Amino acid sequence: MVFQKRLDYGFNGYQVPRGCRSARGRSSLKRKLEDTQMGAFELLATVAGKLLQEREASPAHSNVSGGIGTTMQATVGKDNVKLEQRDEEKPLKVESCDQGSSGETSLVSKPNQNKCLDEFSHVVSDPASLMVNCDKSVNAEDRNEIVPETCIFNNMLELDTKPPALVSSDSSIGIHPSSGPFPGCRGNVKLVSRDDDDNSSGCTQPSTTPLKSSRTPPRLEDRKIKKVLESKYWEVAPKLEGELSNTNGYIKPISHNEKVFYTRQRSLRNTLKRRKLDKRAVSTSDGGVSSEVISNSSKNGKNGNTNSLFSTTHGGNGVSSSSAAGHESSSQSKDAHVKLSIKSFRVPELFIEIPETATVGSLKRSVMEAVAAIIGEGLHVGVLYQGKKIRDDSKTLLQTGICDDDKLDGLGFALEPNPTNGSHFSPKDPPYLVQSDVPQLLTRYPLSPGIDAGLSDASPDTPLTNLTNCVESDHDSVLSPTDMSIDKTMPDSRALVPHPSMSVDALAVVPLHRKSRRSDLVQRRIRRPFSVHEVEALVHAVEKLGTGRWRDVKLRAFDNAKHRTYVDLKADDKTDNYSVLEYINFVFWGSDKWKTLVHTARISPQQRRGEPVPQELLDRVLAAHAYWSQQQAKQQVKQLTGTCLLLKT
DNA sequence: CTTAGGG
DNA sequence: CCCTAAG
Repeated sequence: MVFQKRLDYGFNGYQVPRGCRSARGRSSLKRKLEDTQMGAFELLATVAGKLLQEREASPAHSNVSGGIGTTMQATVGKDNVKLEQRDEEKPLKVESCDQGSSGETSLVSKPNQNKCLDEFSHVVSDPASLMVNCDKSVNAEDRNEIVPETCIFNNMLELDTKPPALVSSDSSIGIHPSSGPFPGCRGNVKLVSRDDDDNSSGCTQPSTTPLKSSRTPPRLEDRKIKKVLESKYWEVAPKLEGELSNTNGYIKPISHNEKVFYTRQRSLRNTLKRRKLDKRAVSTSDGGVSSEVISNSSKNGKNGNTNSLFSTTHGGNGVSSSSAAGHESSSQSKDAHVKLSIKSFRVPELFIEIPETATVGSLKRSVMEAVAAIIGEGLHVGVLYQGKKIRDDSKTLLQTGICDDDKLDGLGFALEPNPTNGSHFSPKDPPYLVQSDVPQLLTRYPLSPGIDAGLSDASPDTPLTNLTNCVESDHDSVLSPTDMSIDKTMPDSRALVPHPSMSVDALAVVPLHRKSRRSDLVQRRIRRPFSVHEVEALVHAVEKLGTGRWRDVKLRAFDNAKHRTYVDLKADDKTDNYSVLEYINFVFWGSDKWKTLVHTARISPQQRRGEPVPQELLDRVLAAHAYWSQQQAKQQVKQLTGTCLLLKT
């Protein structure tokens, strides 16, 4: 049997909140999304945080986030924000081969197994939270149907805040040979595999969903989104007996009270921009460990598989959907079984780092091992109900109220690190260490506290920690002095670098930051601080030509200096709003000289760094800047009045 | 290719 | 210094 598993994002229909609709916000968002260094997940997570806050502020909105159990839908489309990926995504498929004892996986879409991993780095390093999702591509269609204006943020937020509870599965979803079923799992859930293309009934249909979304044709933008999202998927089609299959599953409602547990995973595929990254890493984004549950009220059998799981969620009102169908079932008592659809589980963060020289084959193996390791480590399922974690395993569903259909939406599951194994998620104790035949040792940077928190505490008690940490962690920095000089972005990188002092042939699979960096191959220009002489020339040229004709300025002042491009000289108005990073950056690199100069001229001498620029020059800078700014303003006024006149006549 | 901005 | 969207 072949499971099509997919690692999915942990988002659900989500529409960009107001605050994110500005042009600036969009372009920035876009940029970030396109930049593999920041995945949609993080971005949205950020937005999500705001959303949540808003929600809290005005309870009236609380129901907007209904539907638990949707697949993410990043609706950032519309307007200028086209989150399309530029390169045709090549479905990076990783499938496990049952032939051979190694359980090696193979990248299907890539013909050359020995290809340099560079090509995939952006894929694996993508931050998208590897949320295992059991949806099928077919459903993708449904997923696009987002009810406009509805902010649905199920997965992350909802889960974290609310939850659900209960999971069961007696089947062995075990991953690698050594791993067994999740501890604590019980119940009448059956684990089954099913065909890939089976579009499924399984995942489809929770009960009556008031959502009309499923009927509405997907909008264009949404498709784009879909594409984007899907582009990040990485298809995994494990054939091995137990590999990743349990990461995520669905419980499909069947006619009798039996649930089928599907597993499907989707993962990162080629992402947005093709980019060379220097490190490759496999990561599940946010260390989060949450899940969603969709209640199914198919007790009366007739609607057993009629509704789409996705549609419920989409509408974002899983709440209503469940309640609608819920009543009748709740009336039946006793032997009634509670039917749940676990839409997805988020797997804990997983990072893999392997040398560039490693083969694709070893990459696959590593990923496999990492997954196996993490699961084998002993994850357990946490049950959340109505926002509370249910710790007492002995309680019956009845007692906890979980059997109440119209409340099933308050049920949630979360994969959590095994309590007895907490240390595995500590920064000091690498969670997953995988041996590999790749002869290079990589050291890892400490896990950021944020990530840590996400891993070790994904409980509902800390709703946003995952998100915020996830985002914030991007700014954490642990840098290597070596890389620092090469790449300024290194600071927030958690990439592993080969550690010379260590030998061994171990391949560390550790939590590291998801972002990968630009390839070393694409080296940045070397830093060439402007000399006082150059500054003088620049100032002189600007005085003459003004700020705006940088090409001319360049020609005049640095005609024979080919390392000075006009871009390096341009001015900037917001010079006094530099962030620390920017400032340091500018000072360090001495670029965009005019921008820097203006800034420098405005700050106190003590704050200046680098080769001191004569005050006289700085004064000229300010003067010239002021003068030309004024000129520009005049120009604009002129133009404006001009157009006004034109309009009048 | 330039310009203009944002990072 | 880098990256890009617009012109």
